[in-house]
Formats: sequence, C-alpha cells, structure tokens
Amino acid sequence: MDKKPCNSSQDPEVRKGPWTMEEDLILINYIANHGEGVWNSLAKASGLKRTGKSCRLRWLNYLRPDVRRGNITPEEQLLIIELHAKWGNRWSKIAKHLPGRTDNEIKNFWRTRIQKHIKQTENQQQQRGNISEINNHHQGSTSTSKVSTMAHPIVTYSSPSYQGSLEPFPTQFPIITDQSSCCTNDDNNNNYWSMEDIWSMNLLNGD
DNA sequence: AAGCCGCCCAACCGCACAGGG
DNA sequence: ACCCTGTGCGGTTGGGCGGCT
Repeated sequence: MDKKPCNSSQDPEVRKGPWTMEEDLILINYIANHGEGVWNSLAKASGLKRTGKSCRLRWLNYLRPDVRRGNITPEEQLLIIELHAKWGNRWSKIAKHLPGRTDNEIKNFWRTRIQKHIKQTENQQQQRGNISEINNHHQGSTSTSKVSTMAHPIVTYSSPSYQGSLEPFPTQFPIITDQSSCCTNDDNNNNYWSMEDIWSMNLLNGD
C-alpha cells in the first residue's frame, strides 16, 4: 500500500489489534477512578500504549457497563429497520434509540444480516417476477431477465417490503425469549471473558 | 479427515465537525 | 479569523470460527 508506516516506525509504542485482558482492566480501572473523556490524555495517563481513539472505541463498544451484548431482539430488529428507513446509515443516531446497543453493533448487524436478507428477498421477488412474467406472456424466450428487471426496479435499503410487515425475520435468527440468557454468552465468548468477569475482577482489584 | 468457503464481529482508518487558544 | 487538537461518525478490513464438500 501507499500508506507510510510512519506510526509504527516513529512511534513503536502504539499498540494495535485486539485488546488484551490486562489492557481492558487498566482502562476500566482508570475510567472508574477518573471518568471518561479527554481520550488522548487518558490513553497517556493510564499507561496504555493505545491511541485515544482506540481507548474510546474499546470503552464505548465493549467495556461500558451498560453495553448490552447478545442477539438483537425482534423488537430491536424492527426498530433498526424503521429508523434506518427514516435516517439511512446514521448509525449513531439509530443507536441512541436502542439503549445499550452501539453504533458499531447495529452497523455490523445491518450489513451482515439485513442487507443479506434484502438481497435474498430481492432475488426471490425477481425470480417470482420471472415466473409470473413467463406465465403472463407464455413466451419462454431468453428475454425474461430484462422483463423482470423492469417489473421490479431495484429498491434501496429502505425496502418497502419490510415496512409494515411486522415480521422481518421470522425464522432466520434465534429469538431471545429470556433477556437474562443474553448475558451468559456461553458459546459466543469462549475465547473472551465476560463483562461480568471483568467488572468483578475490577472490584477485586480495588479502585 | 482435510481443505475450502462464507459469515460474523472487533478494530482500524479517514474524514468532518466542534471548541479552544 | 485562523489554526490546532480532540472527538464523533461511517466505511472498511482482517481474523476467527463453523459449516459444507
């Protein structure tokens, strides 16, 4: 790439990549004692070899005690769809209406699940369109794809097929019936410590 | 059993904006 | 009025993991 590795050469102290448990604890402890904000000086004062940006992101997206982790509930799915139809990719704005959810999480959710679902829906609609066109015209010629494209103009993400159908993903996603179960994360976080662990360790360490 | 492929998510990057000096 | 620094936001990437062939 054409990017200069100036940071790594001039400032080898700056760490990148996944956060370690130790770093998380340092950040949590520091914020518990001094509060959040002024991230650049926080990064320096805490002794973390991270940028302020990185500290902020880690805190907001993962370490904050009020961050809700686990599957997006059907209600949240609907809300995301509605708000996205209204505001587009204003993830932080959407996140403000979903307590405990981060813009990053919503963004990822949208990209991985909903966009995929929309594509599938569009494909299905196109295929149905093809079939109906074929049935309507009894032509069976090679021009069906063109016809179907005209019959189903490409819709944007605010696909009207979602709005009003209060059942966006009836079978595709596991539905959480018990909110308390979302905090166990047995399978999801095998390689990670849960936030409860971290916070209890934080308390054990003393602040 | 091994390799491949696709999905998911944490983290990084670049840009824009706001506030202070 | 201008510049600098910090912060916030949206887009993108890379690695881990599970399912499939």
